[in-house]
Amino acid sequence: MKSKAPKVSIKDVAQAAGVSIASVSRAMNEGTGNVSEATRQKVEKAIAELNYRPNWIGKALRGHSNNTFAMIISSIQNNFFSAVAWEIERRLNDEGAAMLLFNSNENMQLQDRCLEEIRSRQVAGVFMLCAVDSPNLKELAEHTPVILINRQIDDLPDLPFVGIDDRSAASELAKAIMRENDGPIALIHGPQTSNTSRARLDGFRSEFEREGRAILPENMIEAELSMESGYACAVHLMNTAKTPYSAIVCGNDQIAYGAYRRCRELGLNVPQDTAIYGFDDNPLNHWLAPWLNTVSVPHVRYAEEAVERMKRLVNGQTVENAILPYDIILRR
Amino acid sequence: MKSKAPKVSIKDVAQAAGVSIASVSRAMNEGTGNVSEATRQKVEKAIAELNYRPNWIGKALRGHSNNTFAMIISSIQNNFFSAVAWEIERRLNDEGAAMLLFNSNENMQLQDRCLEEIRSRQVAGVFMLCAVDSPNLKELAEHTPVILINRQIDDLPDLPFVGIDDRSAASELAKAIMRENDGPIALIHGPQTSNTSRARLDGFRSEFEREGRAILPENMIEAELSMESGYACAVHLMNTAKTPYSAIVCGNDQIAYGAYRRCRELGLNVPQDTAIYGFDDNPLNHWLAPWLNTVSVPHVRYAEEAVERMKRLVNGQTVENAILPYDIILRR
DNA sequence: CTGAAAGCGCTTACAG
DNA sequence: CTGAAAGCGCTTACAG
Repeated sequence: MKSKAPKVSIKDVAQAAGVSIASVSRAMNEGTGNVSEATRQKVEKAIAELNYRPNWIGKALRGHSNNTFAMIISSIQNNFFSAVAWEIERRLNDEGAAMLLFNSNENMQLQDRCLEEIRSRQVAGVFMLCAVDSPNLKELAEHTPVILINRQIDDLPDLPFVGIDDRSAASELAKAIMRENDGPIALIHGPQTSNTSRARLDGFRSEFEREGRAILPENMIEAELSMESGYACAVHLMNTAKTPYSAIVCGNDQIAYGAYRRCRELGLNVPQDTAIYGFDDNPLNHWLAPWLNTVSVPHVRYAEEAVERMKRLVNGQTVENAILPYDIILRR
Repeated sequence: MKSKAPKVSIKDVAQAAGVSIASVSRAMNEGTGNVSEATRQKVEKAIAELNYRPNWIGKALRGHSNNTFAMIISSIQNNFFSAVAWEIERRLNDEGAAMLLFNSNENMQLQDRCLEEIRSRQVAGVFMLCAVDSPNLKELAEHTPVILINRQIDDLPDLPFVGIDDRSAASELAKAIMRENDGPIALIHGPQTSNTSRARLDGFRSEFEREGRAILPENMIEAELSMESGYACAVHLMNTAKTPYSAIVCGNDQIAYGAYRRCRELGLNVPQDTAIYGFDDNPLNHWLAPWLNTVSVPHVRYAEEAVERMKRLVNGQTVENAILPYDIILRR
């Protein structure tokens, strides 16, 4: 596809100003070299008259400053993820950089296709919000700064990571759940292919067991990280349950929304009849899900820490993982 | 910022394959010219061995196929907008194109800064989801395909537009509202600088008036298109109202979420005590806001139609506006 | 079918 | 301080 791009180039400016293109370049870029005041003024006048803007592609090819980053997000449905992406975009834009956006849909092939595209575009760095393991990821990471957010990859333990301690957050939440609920508890956890979901499940289970309230196998089920899957799992669990659950614990907020819908359909009052617990704290909860207890994952700090680390990586520095604080949110 | 990009270029491939770079290029790009089977195989072998991928920047500078698009979205808080952005991204990726993402925050200066960046990057086209009027927009549109989504710009009536007939949707919703509610009605409408908000307000008012149920000035207030603003406006309105409103009509769903929160705080049951009406139908409503009546704006079709039109514009064809069908969603 | 060369728009040593 | 030239990685007429 061709774009009808503006045709005025540095040559036109040079001609209009009566100087060489080298001087135009120097006049535009502060630190590059010295220009006389007279030249600068001529150039600025010509730029203004021609309404010239430097062509980023020319600049980028020349080798300097490809200030473009990429972000791959695993699910377009998850508003918590969107919130992180947006926060990163805002910070990148403040730095004069731009962000290419891709969606992997938790799919290895799709993620690899995105990574191919990213590689060919020579981006300065890649943010991966809940990455899956894929061949191209390992390869790209050898040449390009990559930061993992919210989920680590088992086979790539050295990639910089920004997240929370999911295991301890889950066990802390489990304590609160046991305090608040005497009756039977259901657990709809996330896919065990995900490092994060596994840590959460581990935290929940070990804490419940420690208190002698281990979740029975028939009250536990694995869901995908979506509302639809959460709903389907809730349908399944609550068909087989003898007594209504006192609490339903979910691997993330999306799953919790699905479970909520099922409770409503069954005429259960949330949270009076059945309490629901999630994970992430989607910013919308404050407005739309006042019934949801959850772990607040600091999405704004995710963005801050990830962008900060990316800057360091791009400058060739090393970075350490950021394990950030979380909050247990108990809404009543 | 420098990226540690892979260093293997078309030259290395040419050398490894024992052919010229021209032949490598021809072997890679189908329609470009003829290559013997022998050459093709040598090239493919070299590419595989070196794990080469063409540098997009080189390609782009050469003049062909800058398959990068930009999307400017007015508010990162609005999930309806996010949904449209994601749908567009998905379709663009399917075509092998990529999407740069920007957030204008309904701010003219910020939008202009994004447009500068977009212009210097020579993108193939720009999608604007709820644009504001700004100097650079007019200018960019002269050189680059621009598609407006969900909101037109008064001073740029010729820019291609994808949306619905907001005025008639609003008046249809108003009819339903009057059918369902006998008591007093409040109206929290969007900013009148927005063409879309104006059309909605116009549709509501004229229909209420036509039925002799004009909204009183003290029951009407202008909000920004956010939950926070909707909340603040609801606080204001419901402090002054003598009797509780039978219905609160909102300029979009975000405003409605804010109003909902205020109703809850006041102990009002939604929808039994007070019904709430919104506009857009955020995909999350199905799960989280079963109390919300609204106009379903076809966000998936927005994406389809916008991408389709963009393809035509990029090919130099002309396009007509897409005024799409909507649905009145009455949840009970 | 194939290669040498020009050129996309820029920046940066290199001379002067 | 300034300009001519090289070169970033590619594609595409142009010859052969």
